[in-house]
Amino acid sequence: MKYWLLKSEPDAFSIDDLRNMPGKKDHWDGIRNYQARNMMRDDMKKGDLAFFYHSSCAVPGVVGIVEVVKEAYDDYTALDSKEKYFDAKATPENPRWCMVDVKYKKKFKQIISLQELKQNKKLKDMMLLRKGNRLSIMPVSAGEWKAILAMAG
DNA sequence: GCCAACGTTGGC
DNA sequence: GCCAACGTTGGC
Repeated sequence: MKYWLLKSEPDAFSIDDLRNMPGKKDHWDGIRNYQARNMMRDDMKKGDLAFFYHSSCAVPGVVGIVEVVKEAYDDYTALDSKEKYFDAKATPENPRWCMVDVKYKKKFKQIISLQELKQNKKLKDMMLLRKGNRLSIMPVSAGEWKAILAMAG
């Protein structure tokens, strides 16, 4: 079993939005980066857990936990010109992009802010904290997972 | 809104 | 295959 971190802009889709979905689950669509796609397609398995991270907002940080409940399948939003993440180069034969389904597990009482994450020495090698990192899906080591959970109290 | 750091595109 | 130009992400 692996651990992950999934970024989302809360204005577009927050952890509360996920919790309010039927069955508290939804597809994680809109990944349009090959590195992120490959990790999702090749390494993300049913039962894996992921931190839900709020990005591009007043207080960015980890807000809770979700579980992968369906492994990668075609991201049909790439084929729909009305969709925000429409990709003109995607075809039904080669949709290019994929998505997984995730289910809400828990929301932390308080956000673990990026600022706090940066101050934790155990997380100094974390991919999220590396300069210039923009991946919206990234692996989290077991040690990092544990350290962040400990911060959640 | 600014800007650094990437990723992608396309001409050559 | 190089690389300049452009687009995007995301913290601040």
